[in-house]
Amino acid sequence: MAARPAQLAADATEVPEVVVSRLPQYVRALTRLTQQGITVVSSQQLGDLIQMTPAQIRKDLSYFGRFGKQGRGYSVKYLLGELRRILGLDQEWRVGLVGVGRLGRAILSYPGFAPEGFKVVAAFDADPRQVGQMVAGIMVQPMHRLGEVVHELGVRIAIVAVPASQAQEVVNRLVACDVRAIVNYAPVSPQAPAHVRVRNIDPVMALQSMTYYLTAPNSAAKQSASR
Amino acid sequence: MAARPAQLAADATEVPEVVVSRLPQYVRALTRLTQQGITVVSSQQLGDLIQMTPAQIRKDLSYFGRFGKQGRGYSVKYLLGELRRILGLDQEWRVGLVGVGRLGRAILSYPGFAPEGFKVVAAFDADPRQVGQMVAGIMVQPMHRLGEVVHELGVRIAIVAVPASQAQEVVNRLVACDVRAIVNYAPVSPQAPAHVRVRNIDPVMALQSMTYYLTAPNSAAKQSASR
DNA sequence: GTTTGTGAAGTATTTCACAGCC
DNA sequence: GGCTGTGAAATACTTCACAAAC
Repeated sequence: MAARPAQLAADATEVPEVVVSRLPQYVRALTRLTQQGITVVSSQQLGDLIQMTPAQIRKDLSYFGRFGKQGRGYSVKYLLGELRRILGLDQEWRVGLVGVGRLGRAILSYPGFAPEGFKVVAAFDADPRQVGQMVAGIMVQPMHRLGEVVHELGVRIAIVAVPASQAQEVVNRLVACDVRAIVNYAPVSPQAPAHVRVRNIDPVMALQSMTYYLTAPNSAAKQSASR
Repeated sequence: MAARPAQLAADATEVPEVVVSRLPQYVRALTRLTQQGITVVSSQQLGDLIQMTPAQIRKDLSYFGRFGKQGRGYSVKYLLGELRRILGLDQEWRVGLVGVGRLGRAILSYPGFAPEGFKVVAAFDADPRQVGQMVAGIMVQPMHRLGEVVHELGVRIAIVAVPASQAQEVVNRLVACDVRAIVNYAPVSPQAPAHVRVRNIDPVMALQSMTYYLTAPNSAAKQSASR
């Protein structure tokens, strides 16, 4: 209906969230292809690689522009660069961690964030025994310095690794500090205003949603309750 | 997607996977309500609690039976029991862990699995320096004992916490050992046959799918207030 | 009065299929 | 020959709305 916007389309059509959530998969696959020295890929080949239909990949990409060449496919390097730009991965993101217990320490030591442009630059804990300690090169700060440090260092993303009972309160404080995205490891689904994105990392729920399929096949049979 | 030729004509309506994936959220909310001493809940109240529409909750539950009472709502205790039974959470699941590096050790020490009925009973590592060590009360086994131990202990679920480069090979071996469900922490999406469920725990992808919304003047905050 | 369970209606997402291009 | 980009069709999922039950 509308005329095609010229080149860089900050499009009128809202991109479905499910599409955005798939882009990182494309980024990862394309990164691996780059490492393998593969320079061109078709939607068919990419689909085989990440278990997705070629049509879905083409449709997803079409929300953001036209990146391929008919008869040939996609330049791996070009498409990767475009997707990284679209996702905002062409910049470094400073991340704050709240909670330096066992899990928090494992996260601080995890070498997988930095290469992707996520730099954990601050850590916080409510426990006075943790405060002041150095963990993976970062000094643990007391919670009352949260706003100050977040503002100083330009932190816009936080990782929450505190006990379930603390998670909502920590999220509230992060929201108050203008943090815009939160990865939450606590086994709760904290509430946050719509302008703050929250992703829950929840292995127990992952397990619980799989056991359904491991129980007897007759489990799907409806049955009326009589309580 | 691969069309599954329906051989099981018995079940009239297949339960959508997205519905199954929500059941653990209901379980968690109902568990909390139980702890708070609340005995009856309406779909409206439950929806307020976990940010979901009452209609969706009722529809989801209707795939499995009739658990509520008109005019009154749901018995928290009864519904929780039924959902746990449906998901197969009324039994103990023995879990095997592959990879006892930093992340694997954090997983072994994580106290959140056992209370939900997931008991990590074996750990494996390819590194001879890890083999034989005791971690969280479990002796680390060499990879060549995988099949033997998995069979002996009745392990049907595995957690993979190995480097990305090893993950697919480890998954292949787990599949060969008849493991039926896998939680994968490696930053890859391993392939597995359809009868094996795989869930990926991937904080980097979680971060990458959020930066999209932090980048452009895309502050299109939609989503209406609670109803 | 309240609230469930559920067909029907309404959206959202995926897949098809083919014109257009290499 | 091969492959993309995309409207249209098909499918999947969510929400509505109301009869029945308490």
